[in-house]
Amino acid sequence: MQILIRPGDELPIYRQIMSQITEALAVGRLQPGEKLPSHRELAEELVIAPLTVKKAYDELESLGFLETQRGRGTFVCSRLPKLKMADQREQIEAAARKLLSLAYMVGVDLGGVVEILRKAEDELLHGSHSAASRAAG
Amino acid sequence: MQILIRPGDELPIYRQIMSQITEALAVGRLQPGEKLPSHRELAEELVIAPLTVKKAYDELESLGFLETQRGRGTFVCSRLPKLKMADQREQIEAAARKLLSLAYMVGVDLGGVVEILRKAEDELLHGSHSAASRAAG
Amino acid sequence: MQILIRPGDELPIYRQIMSQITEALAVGRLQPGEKLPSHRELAEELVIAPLTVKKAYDELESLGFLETQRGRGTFVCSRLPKLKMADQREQIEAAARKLLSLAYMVGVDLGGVVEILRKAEDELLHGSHSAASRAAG
Amino acid sequence: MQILIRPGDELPIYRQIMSQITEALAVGRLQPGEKLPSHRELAEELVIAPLTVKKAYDELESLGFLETQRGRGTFVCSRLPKLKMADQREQIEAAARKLLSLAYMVGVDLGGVVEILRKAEDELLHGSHSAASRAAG
DNA sequence: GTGGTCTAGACCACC
DNA sequence: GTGGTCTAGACCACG
Repeated sequence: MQILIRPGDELPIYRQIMSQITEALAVGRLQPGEKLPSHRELAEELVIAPLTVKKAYDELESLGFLETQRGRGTFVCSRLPKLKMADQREQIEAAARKLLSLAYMVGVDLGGVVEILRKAEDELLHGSHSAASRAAG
Repeated sequence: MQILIRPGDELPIYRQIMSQITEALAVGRLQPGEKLPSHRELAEELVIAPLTVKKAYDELESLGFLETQRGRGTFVCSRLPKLKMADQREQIEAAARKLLSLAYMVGVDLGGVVEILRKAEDELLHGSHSAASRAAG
Repeated sequence: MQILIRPGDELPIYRQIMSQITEALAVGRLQPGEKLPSHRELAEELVIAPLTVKKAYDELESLGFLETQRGRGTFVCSRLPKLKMADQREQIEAAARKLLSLAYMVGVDLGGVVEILRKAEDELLHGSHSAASRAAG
Repeated sequence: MQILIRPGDELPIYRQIMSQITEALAVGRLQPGEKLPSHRELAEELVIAPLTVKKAYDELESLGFLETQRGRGTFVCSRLPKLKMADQREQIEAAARKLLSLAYMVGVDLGGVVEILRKAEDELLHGSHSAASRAAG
């Protein structure tokens, strides 16, 4: 469960945990049915308050990504949820706009962006070359 | 100025304003030296408190995008700031990772993502076909 | 925190707070990593509006002197920022010119100025012999 | 009347004018009895509003540095005023503290500060090697 | 408890 | 007219 926390970050800690878990899910580094560390365990590992990890787990559970089995632990759901179509489109478009704006501001064109995406894909799929940057999502 | 506010959004109002202004800058819809509406004016137009717009302007000023001249108004900086190379890379890579993760989760592959980017580019450059979604960035 | 506010001063209150904090930093009275009082607490102590203290903290944060952690508080950055060399020189030279001009106007020569500096140094390092004058910087 | 205006500066324009005139007075570049350009003239030269120059002149007049003779123009007073002792001390001490804090923050000690003062003195007395930096005071 | 955001009002300084 | 500062309140999110 390689998770990296940046305490002072703009993104709240529990959100950092959530987005890193969903990234791992999207990419297949976490498999359906797989068991996660207990929130206390993970909290100790990350040196943060247990409640904070629990909040991340709870949110992910209410979104349908995780499920907890009393006394056994927390697991990745076997059937991952599909977001509502409207939300999907909107979120992806927003992310696309943001990426484009950033690129434009540095003078990178669409071709360059695609190049960057290729590298990011490679990184996401085959391990974490730059662990530090993983907390940024 | 064509800014669209979504009151209940997760992103705070002043952030929505900031990101829409920086998007406009990146894309050239706002030109260096151009005068922005006064924060009071824009606040009235958006039906929000003047201080909220002012906060957005202030942040953009401290980031080097805008500059204010007492008694005259707020303007786009003539020389836009260059981010430090490290920050640039990290920000763009984070945005790329986020876009990819979202796409993966919906079963869209890199080709599909590029398609989405093309549409987003078109939207950013020429008018606002889906004005509502522009506030999400 | 020993901060002294002069309500009617030409320098705005939040600026008075900022300059007294940066002075404390320069001189070592505030150490890297140290926790500052919450903006509400300090506001109550100084008998001013909480937002006013917050503005001072916010500015110092965007300048890289302080960092805040949601729910935990505001802290002195562990690594204080280095100004760009050009800015450094210019700021120091401007301060030197101002000091000299003031001295000249009163008929104090360089020797006298050095004498004044010695006293100021002593004051900054060890207690606040003239607390009232400390708000002027 | 070499005056340099920095439009976006934190210091209001009329204050920039005032401080550059008083600096010139302190250093002797402007002599008692000397005639200043009319506020309209100077305004045109500096490309700013005449009212702004007038305000600077008015303030300096009410402080006793300048005097206007109806129909003849504005002149440096023959007997320059002495500030009140309390104000003097306070202003000079504040300037000293500010200079010291800046120096400390860059790792310059009292010896280095004296060195800087020597250079500044030389510059002030013998013409303006760096005209740009003169607007900072 | 902490900081983060927003409101509605006020008064001032500047140009 | 512009921006700059300050107040007194409110509600939310975070740890």
